[in-house]
Amino acid sequence: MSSSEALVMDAGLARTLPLAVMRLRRRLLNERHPDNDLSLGAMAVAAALEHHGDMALGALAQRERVRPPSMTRTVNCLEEGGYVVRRPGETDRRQVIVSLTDKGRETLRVDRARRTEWLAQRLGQLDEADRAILSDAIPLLEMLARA
Amino acid sequence: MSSSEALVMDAGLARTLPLAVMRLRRRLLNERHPDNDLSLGAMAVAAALEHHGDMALGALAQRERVRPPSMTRTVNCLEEGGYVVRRPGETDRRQVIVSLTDKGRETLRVDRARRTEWLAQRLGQLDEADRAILSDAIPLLEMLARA
DNA sequence: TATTGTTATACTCTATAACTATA
DNA sequence: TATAGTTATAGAGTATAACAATA
Repeated sequence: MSSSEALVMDAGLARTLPLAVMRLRRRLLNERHPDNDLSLGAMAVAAALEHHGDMALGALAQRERVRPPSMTRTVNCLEEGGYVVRRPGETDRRQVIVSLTDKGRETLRVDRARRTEWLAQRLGQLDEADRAILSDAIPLLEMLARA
Repeated sequence: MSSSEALVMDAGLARTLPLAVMRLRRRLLNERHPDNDLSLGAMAVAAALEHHGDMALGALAQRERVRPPSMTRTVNCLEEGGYVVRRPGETDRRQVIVSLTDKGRETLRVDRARRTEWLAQRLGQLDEADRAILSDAIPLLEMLARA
């Protein structure tokens, strides 16, 4: 492929990817289960804590690509529900270290099952090749999100 | 792959895809160019009109996966800027048919170039195989959004 | 009556600016 | 001074409920 052909292809991708991402996000939000305790944003934070262990609030904000005041708000919600606890950083007491509680871990497990039920069913209807494409695409989407 | 293995894989996909979509959307929103006339939501509507021709407001709402009042609001913004015009449906005068104006078409062209600049550059740094994965993934994302 | 779209209203998420506590 | 996080406040986007016009 010539460099100018690559540019055209990138232009097509760059035009369609944001719209696809926006539409799919709205679809996923609509599929929210009414019994869920956690919003999708809160679930992302809980999942990050489950995966990476305790994290400073600023690190969570960077990872989720929101500003610190937005993450303060999300962590407030999680803390009020007893899903996380805050403690000051050991070496730097300005930091706020966020930890997932046992209740948070269990709620994450239950809510995640509810929330992904619809999507898992749809994915199950795809053939193996299409699932493989999506599996390969996710790290690329995450990489673009981090770029 | 056994059916239970497929279920596990789907569970992994179903867990990671929503978070990746959410993070990438936030990244894309942050990349907004200050000179853009159109929000990303408004651009999606203008792009749908460019691609499909005139559409009823309800059809636009369905396509973008928002409720009619939300689409009314987006179309109001587009109309106030002179980017679209409304007219009553010919066979059913309850409908509101939305048309892209010449100004809308030109603004879409310019804003799209601005907005996709960052993404196109990132995509250009991927190798051809990764771009192909993303190209293949987009129709799947759209399909999931429509499901 | 049923449907298409609008108006009124409220909620969620996010940001910027100003502030507090610590480094 | 500079940095990590919080508080105060505002804006964007979305939804539900009630309404108007048309079928």
